[in-house]
Amino acid sequence: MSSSLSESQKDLIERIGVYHEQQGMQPLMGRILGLLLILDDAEATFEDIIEHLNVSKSAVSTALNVMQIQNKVAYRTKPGERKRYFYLNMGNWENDIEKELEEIARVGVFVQEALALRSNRKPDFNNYLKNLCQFTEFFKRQIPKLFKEFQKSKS
Amino acid sequence: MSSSLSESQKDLIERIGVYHEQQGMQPLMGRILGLLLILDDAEATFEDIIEHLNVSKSAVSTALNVMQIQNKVAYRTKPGERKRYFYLNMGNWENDIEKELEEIARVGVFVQEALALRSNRKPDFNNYLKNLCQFTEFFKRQIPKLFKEFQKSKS
DNA sequence: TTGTTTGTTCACCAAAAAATGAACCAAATA
DNA sequence: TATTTGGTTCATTTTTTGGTGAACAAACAA
Repeated sequence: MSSSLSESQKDLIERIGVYHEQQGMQPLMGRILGLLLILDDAEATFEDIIEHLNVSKSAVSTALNVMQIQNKVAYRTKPGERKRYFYLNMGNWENDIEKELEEIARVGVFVQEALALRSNRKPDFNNYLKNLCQFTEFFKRQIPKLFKEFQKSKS
Repeated sequence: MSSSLSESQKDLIERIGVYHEQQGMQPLMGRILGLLLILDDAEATFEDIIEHLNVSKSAVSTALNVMQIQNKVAYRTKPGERKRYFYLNMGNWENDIEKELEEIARVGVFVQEALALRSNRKPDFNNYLKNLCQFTEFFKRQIPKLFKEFQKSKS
């Protein structure tokens, strides 16, 4: 396997794993992301992953397949070798973050639907909900601007 | 119990439940949120919740206690009655959303840590990570502005 | 052809999460 | 004092999740 990991590296991988777990990702997927982020080569074979993370082939296979479908990782091969070298698909963190932000804003849709079904027995409550909807709509509009502003701030 | 729910109301409650479940909340908690959002009175007793959602007393008790600690719901009482009327604590959705946004930005911290441990064997990859860090920092700074801008946009 | 390497599939298992039901308690009422 | 009401606690059960290992498949090598 490629070089062994230091304690601080292992620790960080675990913490990255827990973070992603809390964000709704499967435990192993989170740790694979961590591993690929920490490895100096920024890539790992199937076997590397198994050995570094102490998990079974099948678990890695399943996790990697899901992660490939989700465009989180990809792999390349090297001439003469059959092994796959998996690496983080860093091409679109902007897209990932954008999706997460949109997911947060999705409450607004539900509140909207709720409002449509509500009588006006509780006008204050309804107004409160309307305000929340307005915010989520405002927020959704701001998302693309956010990325543009960031690009601008860099130049 | 208070009036019975229509099919579309029940359906919306379930969908709100699933949404919150996916955001990491316990299933029952999500449905309670949905119920309190849909009920015309915007409040429900312990018993109402049990009957509308078809769950046990103990499950409701546990869920409500957690939700009160998390400041998601509160209850009031009515003179002469011992029942508690639970309602959504709508005082701070801004705060909730703010916290969720900060949680998203937390990846940046991990990436920062990863960078500190990485050699510069893969400068492109490292630069990519640096860029991501810069974005999360930028993003964190924008969060308070977002709410201010929203307030401004309303006046 | 036979064997080896690399990865997949699937039936099974262990641990964790969530819900239940019964016993319990505290406050109000008769 | 005994009873009812409203809610809590906890041991137990059910459901879901994540992972394992063995059998299998595909690709290449001898």
